[in-house]
Amino acid sequence: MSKSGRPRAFKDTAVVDAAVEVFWSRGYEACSTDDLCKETGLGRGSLYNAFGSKHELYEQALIRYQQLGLSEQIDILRADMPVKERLRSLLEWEIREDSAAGDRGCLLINASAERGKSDPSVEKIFTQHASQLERAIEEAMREGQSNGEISPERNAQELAAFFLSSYYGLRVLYPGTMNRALAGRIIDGVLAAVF
Amino acid sequence: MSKSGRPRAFKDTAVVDAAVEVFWSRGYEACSTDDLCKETGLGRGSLYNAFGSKHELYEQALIRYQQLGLSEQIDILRADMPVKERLRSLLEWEIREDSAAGDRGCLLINASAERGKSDPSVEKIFTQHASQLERAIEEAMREGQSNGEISPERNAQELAAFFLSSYYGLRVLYPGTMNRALAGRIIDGVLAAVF
DNA sequence: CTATTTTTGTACTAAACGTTACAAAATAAA
DNA sequence: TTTATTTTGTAACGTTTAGTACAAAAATAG
Repeated sequence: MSKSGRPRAFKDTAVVDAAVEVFWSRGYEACSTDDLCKETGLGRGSLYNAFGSKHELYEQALIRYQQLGLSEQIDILRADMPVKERLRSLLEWEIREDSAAGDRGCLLINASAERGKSDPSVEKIFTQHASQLERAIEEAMREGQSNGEISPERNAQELAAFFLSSYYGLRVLYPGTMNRALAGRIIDGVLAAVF
Repeated sequence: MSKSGRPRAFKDTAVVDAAVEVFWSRGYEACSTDDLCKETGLGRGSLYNAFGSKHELYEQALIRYQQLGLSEQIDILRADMPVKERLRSLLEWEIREDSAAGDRGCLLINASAERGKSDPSVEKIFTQHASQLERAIEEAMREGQSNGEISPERNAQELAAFFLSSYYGLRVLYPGTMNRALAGRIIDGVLAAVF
């Protein structure tokens, strides 16, 4: 069938992974197609042939970042441990991941802040990510209520929404201020507010 | 003394206000000096003569935004009403302000997300803003404890940090998703978690 | 082998970028 | 009125931008 022609000298996923790094470090506007070529190792010909445009590569990068990150976070929320430990793990995971990744914050939040209003695809991916995370948190809250960790009097939807918001706030405040003490206060404060 | 020469045909603060609008709508990198000239009404000569560079005007815009916004928020936190109403007011003020300003989120958060890592002046203003807000929130929490609204058993610093984080999360999630129902859940959830 | 198809690297394009140069205009001081 | 000083608008500056053109390279199909 369609298998003739010169074969590609790269794996698409590896290129998208490299693009994630570039967009994460510099944002969309501040990174040039030259930067993309250098960091991915592709020439302009290959890059445009395979991905069409800077913006299409950006979309693929956001989607890849979303998939990888979301599954990690959901795994933590479903882990086999007390719900309180899961929530603490998620908050601490954020600090650890962010530090390990160079304190660049969350690529999706950065993208939403930079381009949310002018780029519908950014808004779409960001919204999906937030709502999937919200649902996973709500599940955990309900589990906490049914196993006695969390008062069943409280509204699980509200608990999930407020935890989600605190989590996003942490993901902005920690990389923005690099203040570990503040991050610690936030984590302790959030957990004290749920349990 | 130094009063000779052709007088300026504009007020500096009005120009900075216009620059706030431009940077808020488009971000730093995506807005050109041409955009700035058009929206401020200045020619390139005047703009560079008065402000030096795009980046210096950006700094002034961030500082102006910070001053105006912070004083509004602190006024709400010190208003003559129950602390619970003040905190609710602050959260609802955010929704109202954001909608009125075109759902562009908070300029400082956007700036931190776009340029926090590459622009020290952004990080500095963002950090100052967050810590001043944190202190004002903590004051309100202590007042709530001393007037019986909030349990004195709870740690005021942690309460303030977690409220701050939720607030910042709301300021990212609401403009990013435009989901009013989610915003409502966050507001109710946060207040239920404090009181 | 030849023909076909796809990828690759390089050279290029046209537009946009931030900034500067500079002369004309407008004021105060002498 | 002249001189000094500052602002203003315009015309450039050199660089960088996202994207294209195209021929050489490398594979399959017949």
